[in-house]
Parts: sequence; structure tokens; C-alpha cells
Amino acid sequence: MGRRKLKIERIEDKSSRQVTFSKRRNGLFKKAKELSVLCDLDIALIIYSSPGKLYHYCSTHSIGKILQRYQNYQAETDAGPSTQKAGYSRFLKCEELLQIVDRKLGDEHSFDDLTVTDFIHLQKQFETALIQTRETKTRLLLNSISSLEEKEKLLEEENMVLQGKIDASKRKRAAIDLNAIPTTA
Amino acid sequence: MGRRKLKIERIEDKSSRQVTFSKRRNGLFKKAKELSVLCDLDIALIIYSSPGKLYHYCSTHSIGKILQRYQNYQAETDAGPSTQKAGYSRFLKCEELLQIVDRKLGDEHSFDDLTVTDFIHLQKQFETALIQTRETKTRLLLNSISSLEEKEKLLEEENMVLQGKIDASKRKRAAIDLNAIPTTA
DNA sequence: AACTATTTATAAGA
DNA sequence: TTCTTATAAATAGTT
Repeated sequence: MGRRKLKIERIEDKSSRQVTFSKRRNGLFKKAKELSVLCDLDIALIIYSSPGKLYHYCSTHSIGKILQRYQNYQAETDAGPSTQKAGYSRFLKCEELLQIVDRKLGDEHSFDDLTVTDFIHLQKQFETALIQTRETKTRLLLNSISSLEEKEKLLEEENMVLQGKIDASKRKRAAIDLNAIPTTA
Repeated sequence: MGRRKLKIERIEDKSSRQVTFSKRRNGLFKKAKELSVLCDLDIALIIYSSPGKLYHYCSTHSIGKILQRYQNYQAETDAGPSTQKAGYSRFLKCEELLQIVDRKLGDEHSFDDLTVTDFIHLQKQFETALIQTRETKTRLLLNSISSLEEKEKLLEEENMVLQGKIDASKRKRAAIDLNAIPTTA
């Protein structure tokens, strides 16, 4: 649609490629939005432009719903008990993290009106939270181990002392025995 | 564009909504593909349809590149040393997991020609791997703790026995003392 | 950034 | 669903 029919192949001229990108990108976003409104569904559209720039459109449904649908999709494509188990535990983790992040976000955001950028940040927070959770758990377990090791050390020292007492006691008793029992040989 | 101008609002009639979805979805995918070819860029388009169905289009670039760009984007939007650290460790984690999954996939896939579906499965594998790693580490730590607890128990029992010996020894010595020292009072 | 000749997408009908 | 077709919308090349 234009003065001429355009062959669908890479536009070599840089400036006309840029112009076409600008025009068609707007058109694509508009179409995506129209489809999401007309048919009442969630659409995510991400464009990675060459210098690392990122353009995106996301229909304004809650992140929670999108996550949930994604989960459902995963559950659908899952097969076998082990993967289902893993999916389930991942889901719980996400729910926990959602609650944590929700608290952190506080009243600044309504949590039902987030963009893809927010989602990216949210995901980063999830991952950070996951790492921190993992590290905290590991630290606690390691603390538990080192306190047990300390306890072990103390018990061993106590054992040594007790053994020492026993030895001393034996020696004393031997000495007493020597005094108490008259030599007959 | 059609016989009449259509208001952009939710189509209430289910069957005409379905027809419109089918038509416009194809149009949107076509437009996305054209844009990605004309302007030589990566596009991901995901549509979450109501019954949990998922439609997607993804320009055929390598998952590795998309991941990398995503990483770059995250690094760009990062601020502060703590978040950067977290991002870094996450990146390493991904690299490790990529290697693991790469080995698993073997020669079946060329790893440079994956679709969004593959990406979803890959991500699931990442998450499963992460969970398994975490669970294995936790199990090892818990085993370590329980073996230490067992050791502690044995030492405590040994302590008891030694204490018993000491007590017995004391009693004996008291008895011997009574015998050895003549009563003068 | 606007314009406009054309092409393309698609709404309604069959 | 698929095809047809009148019409709306998008956009290529131009200014």
C-alpha cells in the first residue's frame, strides 16, 4: 500500500529503512492494540532494534493474569509427574515473590496497570529475591552447621576433661590401694 | 477497512469476535514478519487467547542473541552496585544452565534456530535446573546437619558414660577412704 | 512532517 | 470455514 508495491526484503538504504521502521512500527502497535480491544485478549509485542534499543507494546491487563496464563500454558504442555512437580513448586515461589514485591511496591503502583518495562523490572526483582532467598537459606544452614561443629568441639573438650579426671582418679586410687593394702610379698 | 467502519471496542458476539480474531491475528503476524524482514530486526509477538491458548510469532534469530540483547537491556536500565551484582550473578547462572541444557539437547537441535516455543521449554528447563540445584544443595546441607547431630548424640552418650565412670570412681574412692582411714572420733 | 496515489487489510455477505 | 467484494486503512514515494 503506497505508490508502488514494495518487495519484502531488507531495505538497504539506512534512512529509508529508518523511515519505514518508524511508520510500520506505529502501524503494528496500533493493530496490536485494536486486536486486543476487539477480541478482549492479552498481547505482548516486543521489537529489538539493532543498537540494543527495545520497543514494546503490552495490552493493559494485570501482570498477575498474564503470569497465570503463562503458568497454565506451561502446565498444559507439561507431561510426566516430575516436571509437573517442578512447575508447581515454581508457581508457589512466584506467588510468594509476588507478595513480597507487592509489599515493596506499596501504594506507588496499582499493580493492575503495569507495562512491559515494569514487568522486566519485576522479573529482575523476582530473580534478585530468588537469589537472596537462596543465599539466606544457605547462610542459615551453614550457621546451623558451624554452631553444631562448635558444640561438637566443646563436647570433645568436655570428653577430654572427663577422661583426664578418670585417669587421675585411677592413678589416685592406685596410689590409695598401694597405701591401704599392706605388702605381703 | 471493510464494508463499514468498525468501532474499536470489544465485539460482543462470540462468533464474529472469533472471525475477527482469526483474520486480524493473521494480519498482525504478517505485518510483524514484514517489519522484521524490511528493517532487519527481532520481533516477538505473543497473544494470550482467553481459554489459555497461546499464539506467537518470533523472527527467526537465535535465542542466544535475544537473550544477550535482553541482558544488555537489563544492564542498561540497572542502577546501583547491588542490582548490578545481582544481574551479574544471574547472568553467570544462565550461562551455566545454557551449557547444561546445551549438553542435554545434544545434536537434535542446532541451538541457533529456536522458536519461542523452544524458548519457553528452555526457560522451563532453566527453572527446573535451578530448583533441582537448590534442592540438591539443601539436601546435602541437611545431610551434613543430621550427621553432625548424630555425632553430637554419640558424644553426649559417651559423656554420660564417662560421667558415670567418674561417679562410680568417686563412690569407690569414698569407700576405700572409709576403709583406709581409721575412725578416731 | 505532510501529502496522496496505491496497495493492502478486512467487514459483511454469500 | 472459505471466498468474494466493497470499503476502510496503511503506507511508499514525493514534497
